[in-house]
Amino acid sequence: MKLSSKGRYAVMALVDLARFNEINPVSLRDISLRQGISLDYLEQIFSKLRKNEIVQSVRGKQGGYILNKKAREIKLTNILDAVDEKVKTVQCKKELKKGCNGKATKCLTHNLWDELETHINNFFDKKSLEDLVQDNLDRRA
Amino acid sequence: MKLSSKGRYAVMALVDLARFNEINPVSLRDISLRQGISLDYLEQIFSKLRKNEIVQSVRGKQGGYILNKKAREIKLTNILDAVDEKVKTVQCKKELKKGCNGKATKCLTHNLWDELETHINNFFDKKSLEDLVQDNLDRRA
DNA sequence: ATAAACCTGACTAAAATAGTCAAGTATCTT
DNA sequence: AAGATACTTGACTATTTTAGTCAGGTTTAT
Ligand code: FES
Ligand code: FES
Repeated sequence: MKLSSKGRYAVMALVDLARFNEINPVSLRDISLRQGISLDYLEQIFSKLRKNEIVQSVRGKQGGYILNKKAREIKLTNILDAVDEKVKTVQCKKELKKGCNGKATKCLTHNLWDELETHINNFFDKKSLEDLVQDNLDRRA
Repeated sequence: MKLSSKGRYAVMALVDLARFNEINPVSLRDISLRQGISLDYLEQIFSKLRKNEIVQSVRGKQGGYILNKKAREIKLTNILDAVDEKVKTVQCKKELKKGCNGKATKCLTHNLWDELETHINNFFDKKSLEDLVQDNLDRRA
């Protein structure tokens, strides 16, 4: 199981953005250069972040993106959810009434993966963008 | 991020096996039928489990596989590790002295994913095969 | 007017996943 | 000894996902 780049980039980009957010809109071009992420790929990612109301866009020259909420209120869960990179341990949803194998009953390990998903989401629910920015300042000092 | 079938199958198969382990070797054919997993795929998986000394094989008629340790001593970590399905949050290993972007310095989020990996591994380190079998008995009751 | 920046949708190469298939070898039962 | 059961190994493949690229827009500050 590997973590995807898309999710990682989304968080990286937002941490970068959050650091300059108070002053001016931040252009994707700048983020691209600072973080070494393809501009075109960033545009895909920010399109989703905007649709999920995590950032706001400012069009035209001197435009860019700004956070749509306070950094403290943006949790990792929200970010990963926005770019469709939430952790999915199982495909067999409750509403389907089917197990992972297509049978009517849940498989022997269903509960385990459900527990795991909860465990991971706890981690993501607690961490905010502000925490991450602060973390970086701390380590630099 | 999606959990792979291979890891899920490995755990399912071992829970199944652990339930009958005390009596006789369990054939992959039986596991395949009970759990609805392709026999050929199971063979790949058990080849790895055997090489990692999690199971022992008994060849010939009436053969099959048995656990190589007590169920209590087999942790989820061991199983997932054996089938190469450990969670990898980052590719940028310490020994490489390179960040995920190929640069010399770690990216803004490196620490975060490291923390996450630890958090997930804690979960896997605690759960044993015995726990899982017991869980299933409990729920059936 | 023009350049900076966002916006959109389609496209694609490469990798990973989830298997299948073929050809064995070992051992038990009869 | 013969046959059946079951493990063993390695190669092969279709599908899906990932990680982008590319081509064309539209908006707004200067
Ligand atoms: S039935 Fe839900 S994971 Fe198998
Ligand atoms: S440098 Fe390790 S995740 Fe980016």
